[in-house]
Amino acid sequence: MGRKPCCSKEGLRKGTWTAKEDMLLTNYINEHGEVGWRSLPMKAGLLRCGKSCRLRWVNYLKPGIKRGNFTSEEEDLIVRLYNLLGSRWSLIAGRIPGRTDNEIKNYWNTHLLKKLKSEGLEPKIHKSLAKNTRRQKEKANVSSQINQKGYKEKKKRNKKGNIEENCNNIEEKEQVAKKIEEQWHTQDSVQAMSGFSSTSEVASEKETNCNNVHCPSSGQSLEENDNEIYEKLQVIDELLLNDNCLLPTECTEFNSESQMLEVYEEYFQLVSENSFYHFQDYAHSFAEFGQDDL
DNA sequence: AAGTACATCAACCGCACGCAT
DNA sequence: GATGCGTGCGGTTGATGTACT
Repeated sequence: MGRKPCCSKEGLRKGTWTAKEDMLLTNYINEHGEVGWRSLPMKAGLLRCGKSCRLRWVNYLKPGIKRGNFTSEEEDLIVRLYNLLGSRWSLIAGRIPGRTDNEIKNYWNTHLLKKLKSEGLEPKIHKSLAKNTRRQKEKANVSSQINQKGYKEKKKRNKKGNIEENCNNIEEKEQVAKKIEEQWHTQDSVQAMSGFSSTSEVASEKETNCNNVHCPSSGQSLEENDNEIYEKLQVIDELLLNDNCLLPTECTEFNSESQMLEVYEEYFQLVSENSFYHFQDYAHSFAEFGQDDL
């Protein structure tokens, strides 16, 4: 039995959104939150498909979305991440604050690809489609250690906000990254990851934000929160930015490409779920790094 | 000014997955 | 385990803008 369409297409508007539609959607979500996309259009008084509403919100209306040109740091990061992960735009977007998968995808296809080719830098060709990759992963039995039940249990726990298990996994992966941990990266790399442009800016941002930051899910202050996980993430970040590990074939830290991708998928999932803290932690680390360095 | 080609990017579409039943 | 629903993802399309003739 095939899937029903996500919504009846009769009488629904398509194409570019008007300012009035944007306002209706924004007002509704501000009041009720991002819940029930299917029923949202009717409740908000919009003649749009729920998927269309979600896309509009996620890509353009949601607060914190950065518009405008990509910086060279962002470009560099996108290229690195593409080399690692291929067209997993949502994962890549999760690593670049304020940018959406759609925007990055468009930018890649219209600008970066041409730019790289003109510079004689052919990007690594990845097997297209994440869904195929997932199938390949299944075939390769990458997650053979995790049976279906265990996997579901793990997901449930994660959803409840319990990141302890992930943390332990990262800890295991940390052993893999340990060898190159000492190769601390240049300030440029850290800046690219943190989104700040100078040490003083980072320090200032740290001062402004870190003192009174609260966890959206638990309400814990940053000080109370477990910073350990972010230190671990940082180690993986180091690995991520290690030029020697840009291409799985050149990276000796993993036994196989699938193993490497598994580590990164888990990592990105974790980062996406906790991106705000990670961002702050990076600022924190960078400030300390700058101080130690002086 | 008009016509055409090309570039850009917002939005759509189909599929797969997680979850509830 | 089977089924259906809601959601998110990645590939693609097409409307619009811009450059060129």
